[in-house]
Amino acid sequence: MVKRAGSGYKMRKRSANKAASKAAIIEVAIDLFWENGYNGTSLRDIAEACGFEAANLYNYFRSKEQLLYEAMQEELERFLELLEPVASDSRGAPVERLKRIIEIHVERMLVIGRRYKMMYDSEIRHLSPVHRKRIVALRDYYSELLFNIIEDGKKTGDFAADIDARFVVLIIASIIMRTVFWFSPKGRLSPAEIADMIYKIVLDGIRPRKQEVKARKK
Amino acid sequence: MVKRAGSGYKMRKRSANKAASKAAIIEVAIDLFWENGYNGTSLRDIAEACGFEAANLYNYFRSKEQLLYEAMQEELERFLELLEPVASDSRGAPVERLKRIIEIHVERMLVIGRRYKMMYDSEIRHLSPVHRKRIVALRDYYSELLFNIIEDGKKTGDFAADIDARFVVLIIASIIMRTVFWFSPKGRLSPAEIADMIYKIVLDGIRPRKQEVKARKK
Amino acid sequence: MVKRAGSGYKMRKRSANKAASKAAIIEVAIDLFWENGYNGTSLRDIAEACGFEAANLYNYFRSKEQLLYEAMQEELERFLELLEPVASDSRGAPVERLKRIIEIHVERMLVIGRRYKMMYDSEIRHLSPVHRKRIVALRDYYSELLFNIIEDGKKTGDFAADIDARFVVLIIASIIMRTVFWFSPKGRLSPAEIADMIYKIVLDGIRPRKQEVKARKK
Amino acid sequence: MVKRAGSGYKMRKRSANKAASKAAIIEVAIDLFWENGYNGTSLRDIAEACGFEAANLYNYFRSKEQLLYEAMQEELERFLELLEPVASDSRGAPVERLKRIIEIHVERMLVIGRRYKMMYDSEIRHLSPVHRKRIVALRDYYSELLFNIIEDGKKTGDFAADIDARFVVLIIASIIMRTVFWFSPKGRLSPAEIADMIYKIVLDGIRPRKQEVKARKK
DNA sequence: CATGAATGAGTATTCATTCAT
DNA sequence: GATGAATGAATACTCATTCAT
Repeated sequence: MVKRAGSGYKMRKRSANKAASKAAIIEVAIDLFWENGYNGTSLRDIAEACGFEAANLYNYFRSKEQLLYEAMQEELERFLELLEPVASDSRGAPVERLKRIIEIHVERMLVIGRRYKMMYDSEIRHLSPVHRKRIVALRDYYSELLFNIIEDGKKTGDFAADIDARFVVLIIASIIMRTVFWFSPKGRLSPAEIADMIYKIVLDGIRPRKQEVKARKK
Repeated sequence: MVKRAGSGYKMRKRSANKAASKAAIIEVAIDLFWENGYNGTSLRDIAEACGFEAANLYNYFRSKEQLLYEAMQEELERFLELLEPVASDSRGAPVERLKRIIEIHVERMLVIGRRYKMMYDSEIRHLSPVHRKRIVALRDYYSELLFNIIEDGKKTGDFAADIDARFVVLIIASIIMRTVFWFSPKGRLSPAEIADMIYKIVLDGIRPRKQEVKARKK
Repeated sequence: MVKRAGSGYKMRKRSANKAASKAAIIEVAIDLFWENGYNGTSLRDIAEACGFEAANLYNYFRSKEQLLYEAMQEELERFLELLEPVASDSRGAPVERLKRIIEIHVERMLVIGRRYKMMYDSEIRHLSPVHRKRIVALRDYYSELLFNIIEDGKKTGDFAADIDARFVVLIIASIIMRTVFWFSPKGRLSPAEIADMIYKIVLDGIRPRKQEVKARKK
Repeated sequence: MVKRAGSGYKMRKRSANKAASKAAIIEVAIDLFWENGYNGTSLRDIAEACGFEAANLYNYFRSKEQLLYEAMQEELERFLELLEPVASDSRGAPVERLKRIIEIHVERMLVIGRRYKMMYDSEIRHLSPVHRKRIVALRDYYSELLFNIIEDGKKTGDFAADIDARFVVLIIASIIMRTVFWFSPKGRLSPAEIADMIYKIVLDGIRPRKQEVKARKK
């Protein structure tokens, strides 16, 4: 009884430690994967950056692939949790919701960072089929959120009725996802400014408007 | 000497053959680099796909890096040759020139294909500093072409005067470069249709226009 | 001190527990060594089969080698204790004593099992020199027991005077030791039947006897 | 034409060299597998014994398992080729054929050597399922040869009608296969003598015969 | 032009073992 | 007793590259 209670506590504490360690390792791994790619990053690289030997990684992850998977998994989930309340608030104006989604996504992409790039690109192929399916499912969920906003806007007349919502989703995601390649924190544009510019171009394009005033009155 | 005299002719012929062989190898390599990445593609993979042994590759390329470099170099140059006449035709209407550029780029990206992706993304890091500089220079030249069109359009009033030309270039390139990830030749959209949709969104955005008719009269 | 006084009793009890645990671990280890060999069995395999972590094994055994040694040692001793009274009963008829020895050995080999195989074969090389010597000594003692029976039989005229006792010992042991490779508990032959068949062939061979009747009158 | 002819010759020569090299490596590997077991023998060990680096082994064998397989395969086939003519000569006297089989087997086992042990024992488990099946098939073929001899002898009256042929096959194989564990080339018994002693015991057992003379007149 | 043999550095992964808790 | 973290050495295997032929 006492013993059980005690070990229960210890279990929890140890688990917490372990979880923290895992998170720290994932953080390091993401940075290296980003910089050198999955194949270009050896477990020794990761271990060295963590301050221990490669063999020790196996006390936390069953394989390199598992490490990649957990890195993607955790980050994507956190990201979707952030987006969801905004995206699915069906009473909000679609234009505003789109704006918010772009803001959040760009912010996440640029400030918190490079983690995302991995998940959309080539590194996905290094996942096992099972893991790949799960990550792709999460990714698709993001598309679904955006898609709904566009469709809502078409109904309310905020967006042109003849646009292809699937296509617009791709366009928006494409633009945002590539910001991570050219964005520099020291550059002239802040994430918020970048988000705003993307939003405006997606909304109105680059052609001069007849009634500029109206377009800005939000 | 007989041998020398003879080999003079043969050399030229052989060189031609060699160049053809090199081109064929590069073709194979690009496909594999695209599918598995630079690190994920071994010289044996490439050689096997070519029908000979890995050692033989060294009769054509000094190193794996050289092969990557030549693959990028050649392709980028061919691509720029295609764009240049359109882009630098300063008498053409900017709107039309932009349309053409997008068409050519999308077409190249999707039909001729996957080769491009490599050059913009992560594989560039595997080039030696010297080679990297040259490839980046070519890449920048593309941006310059697009940039000029946008600036021209701002002067002629075709594009809004307050847009950030640099930014718009990034947006357009981002959209086009990612088509390669989601495009399927069997899908519902042809490259030409995709190019047209990109062009329209970049031009007018997704907001409904007041005078839809006017916008389409081209 | 209280602790000391108390621990006196507890120690004894704990030791008993410990001994029991050790025996249980050895049991598990033997099975795994048999199935996968010494090199093919990791301490983690053993620990997992025991339901705890590998590190815990070191609370019972100084090393993997020690575990192997104790497994062999204990089993061989138990086995020899069984054989000895029969083998060294110098008043019994050699033919009967041989029969009994074969019965016991086959039974032990097949029912209690696979443990023995290890000791005669290749796994011995993984013992330290000191331990190896001790195990080989026990093994040799078995040969000695059998040898004496054969020699006794030659004196009494039960066995042919010109047979090579050393050689016959090897033959008998060889036959019995290999039963473990092909015996199946679900097969058509029981251990007792197998022992009987071995005994008869060793005694009379496969050639038809002139007086079959006489040979069976036991 | 000339070129083809030439390369044909070279091919053959190179193949011959390669085959010779492979055979040499297999020879080395067998010795090491015998001494240290499959798991106990590293590819570095083998390579070192061959005088080159471990990586080079992969120019000859796809994997360690392939090396083990080829070692077993080749040797078993050679062995069976030797046995077959004797075993399947259905006009020869079963007693004589049995004698010859034992002689050949023991000789092969002891003079040419230790190679065999591997194939009958535990190392088989390291083969891939496909390879394992093939080796077991060859092994079973050996049993079949022996089995037929025994059955022939039962028909001709050379062997007791009531013996279990399958069992006798096991006994004979068991005895021979274990010789390799205790045989020493410097020992008092030659392979031929060992074969003869095994033959006699299997034929007549260790009990004194009534008519010793008759049994020896061969 | 092509290849087989060879290699040294590197890869992910496993393992027996230690130690503080 | 038991465990998690850590490690150094080893493992099978891969790879880009060289070189003699």
